[in-house]
Amino acid sequence: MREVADHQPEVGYDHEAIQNRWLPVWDEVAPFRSGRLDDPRPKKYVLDMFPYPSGDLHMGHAEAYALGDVIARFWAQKGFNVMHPIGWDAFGLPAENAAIKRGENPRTWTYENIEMQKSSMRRYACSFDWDRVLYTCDPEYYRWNQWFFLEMFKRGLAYRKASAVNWCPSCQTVLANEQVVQGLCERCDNVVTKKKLTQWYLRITDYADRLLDDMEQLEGEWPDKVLLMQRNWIGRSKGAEVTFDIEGSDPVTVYTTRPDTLYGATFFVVAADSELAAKLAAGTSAEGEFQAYLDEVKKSTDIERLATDRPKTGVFLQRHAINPVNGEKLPIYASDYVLSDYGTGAIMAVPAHDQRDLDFARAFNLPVRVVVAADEDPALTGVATADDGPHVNSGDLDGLNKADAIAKIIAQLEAKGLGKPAKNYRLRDWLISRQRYWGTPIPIIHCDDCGEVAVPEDQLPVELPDASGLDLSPKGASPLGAAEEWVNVPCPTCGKPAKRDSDTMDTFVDSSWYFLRYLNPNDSVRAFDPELAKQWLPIDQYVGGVTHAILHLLYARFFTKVMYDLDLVNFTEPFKRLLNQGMVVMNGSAMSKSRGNLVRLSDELAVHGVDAVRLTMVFAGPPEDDIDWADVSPAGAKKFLARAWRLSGEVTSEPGVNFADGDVALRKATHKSLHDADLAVQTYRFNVAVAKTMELVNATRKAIDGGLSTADPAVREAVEAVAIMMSLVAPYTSEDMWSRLGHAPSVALAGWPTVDERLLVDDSVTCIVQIAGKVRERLEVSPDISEADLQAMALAAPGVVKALEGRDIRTVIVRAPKLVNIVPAS
RNA sequence: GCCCUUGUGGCGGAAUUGGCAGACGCGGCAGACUCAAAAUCUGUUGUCGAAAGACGUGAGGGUUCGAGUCCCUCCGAGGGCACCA
Repeated sequence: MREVADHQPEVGYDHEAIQNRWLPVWDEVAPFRSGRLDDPRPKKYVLDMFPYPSGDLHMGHAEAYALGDVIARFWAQKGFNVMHPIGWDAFGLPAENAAIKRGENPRTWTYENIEMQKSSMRRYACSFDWDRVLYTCDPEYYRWNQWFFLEMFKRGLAYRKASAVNWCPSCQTVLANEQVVQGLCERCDNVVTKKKLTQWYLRITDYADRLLDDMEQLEGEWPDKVLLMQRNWIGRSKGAEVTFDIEGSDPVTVYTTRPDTLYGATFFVVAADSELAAKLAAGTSAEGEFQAYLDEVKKSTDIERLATDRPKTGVFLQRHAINPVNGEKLPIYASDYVLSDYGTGAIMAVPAHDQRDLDFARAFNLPVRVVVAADEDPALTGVATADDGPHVNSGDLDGLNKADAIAKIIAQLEAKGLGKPAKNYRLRDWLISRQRYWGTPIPIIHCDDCGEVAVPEDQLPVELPDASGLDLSPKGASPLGAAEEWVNVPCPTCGKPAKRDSDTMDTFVDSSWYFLRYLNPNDSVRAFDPELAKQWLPIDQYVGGVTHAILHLLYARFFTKVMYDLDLVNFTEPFKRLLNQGMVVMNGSAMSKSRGNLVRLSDELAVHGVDAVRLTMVFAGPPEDDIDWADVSPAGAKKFLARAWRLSGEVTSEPGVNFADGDVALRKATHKSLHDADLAVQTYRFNVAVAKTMELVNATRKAIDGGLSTADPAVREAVEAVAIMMSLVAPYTSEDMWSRLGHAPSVALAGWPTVDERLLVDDSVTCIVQIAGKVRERLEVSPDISEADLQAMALAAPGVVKALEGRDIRTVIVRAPKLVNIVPAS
């Protein structure tokens, strides 16, 4: 008879005591130290996106690291040599802003937060290898940012150019295209303006085709959504370049995806803010009007520009372009609906088949000529047609469909030297200069005589000067420029006085290669060891938020390809498999102080314990889905942990008993659970894996309550299996169970039990017998029953006989051993 | 506007290749224990119906012996892109 105390968790299961018992033991056993070179086990590299040290861990971290941990711990149980490192993405604006606000040093603030997060992660039982930790703000880390930058500089992949860049007046720095969302600064949500500046860029557009085409390798391994977003972002389009003569000026080339509609061009547009527009306007009677228009355009913000329902505006430049196919004179307009930094900054306008051109044509009373036959006339409907169809009014293109017409016109233009096939990308080069202090200094010295001079490699790292004494407040120029002693140096080439580049790098540079630094984070002679990279990379499983679907992942993929070209790595894609976890929300919306729906992780941990919080995160649903904390029950999770834990105290056999002697029914339940949970984990259905573990706990409970001896080997086998399965999610509880079962730590290394296939086969199967698709009978049959026998049995079953009374049978579908469907004749 | 994803009990969610819809859990209800409550344990819980049974995976249609699953149309939710020629 069971003692009452067994059902009293407040006496038995005590999460606080269990946590305190095992944390110090793990420090000694260190079950997750990885990467010994002589380790015979196959490798798995499991990587969580590293955190930004902006304070203590929050609920979002708790979810992400719980999920990453399930995967890392699973592969360790399955016998793999798992590398699961962690580090800190420690440069960036929040540290600097916090420093300004409190008059502190960004370094101090950053490292304090890191220490806090580190100790929280340790308590949260993250299975990180604490021997491999990195901080991107460490000079020994960022020196390699500088090294990579110089390697790119040498090859022309890093270059400086002047252009109108995105400028956040609040952050007082430039932003990459990727950091501007709907015309607002991604960080502070202020309106982004344009500013003409000379800045450093990385030539990511050189890699656009490979970034796009290599995604084939990721198909099925990355979320489709992310692949799609990357494809859209790169935005490759195929078309042609066509050269137009200009009356009284030099010829102009345009890019078009629809060269087949060349006969439908009725006007010509150049980007108002392009040099071409200014050149064409110069000396015409339209010059004054053009200047006034340009001034207007420059005043408008991105927000205004992005409004899609904005009426089209522009100025006729009093010039004409000559259509190369028919010699027609096309009036040239300057307008802000044409972008100066895409294609050639000039377009041929085909209003019948392009909505934007049609809108402009209607606003300026320009002719509309249909060249692809359509049911409705765009000039009347106001809707441009983009469908395929026979060409009309198009000379010898008449009658051809779109694909054929495109091929023919390109061939014709090419023969005359007036055009050629062309590709274009939405993707722009990556602007990496930032006018802030807390980042990697750009290792370039500007010399009046020698120009941009690379800092010699033996002088790396270019360390940040001490922040004390510098005014870090945003003022539009880098604070480093005011560090006189730091900024003024002799030119490495000629020795004359010169100045260091005072900008720092975008922090996305730091995170573009950090996964390689983990291999040997203290290597002082190179960024990483190529031999170790061959062994460990690419990353088998990457885990992180979908917020980085474009930025970080695109940049890291770009860096990887550059490293491949530099012969530093032997792979072209860094992350083989990607899991995007969802967010933790509260009552339907993202948690925030201002909303008043913030749930503090530390509170949850104190009340329910680490394991219950982790279990709640994992069990809530599919990992990609958001978790609404209001919908889940950490108390319920704790109840389950206590139930499972209590079982471990009831086992009365000794470790090492022969499981084969145990009760077959319970053994079957155990092996089925192990099998199902294994499959579930591998397919990211962690919640299902947990459910399978719960089923086994329930089955074991029922078996014991039903009279099975607690000394039966099957009971030990079941409870040990529970402990091992639970070790992925609830490390403290399962470690304690393992100990109560008479084993030495750590359960994390116990190994996933081998499933006995014979125990997965049931003695009998429930066969359902349907009549016209409705279940009428259930039969217990042998799993290897023949179809004929099963059909005979089904037809003889009383329920079937009764239901079929007086009806003829049309067909019988037999799917032995699980189903028979009898179809009566009407 | 365009593209993608998604829609299953009161709630979170399960459901190899089309084959017993609702696993597992939360919540609810009933009972045990208790002076009482909490906690815990046991049972029960899709809807309608006393029952037999019928109905049931956003709506409508289709394919099929059989559809949550496949196809078409529509509706709702979430996300991405939004003058990229």
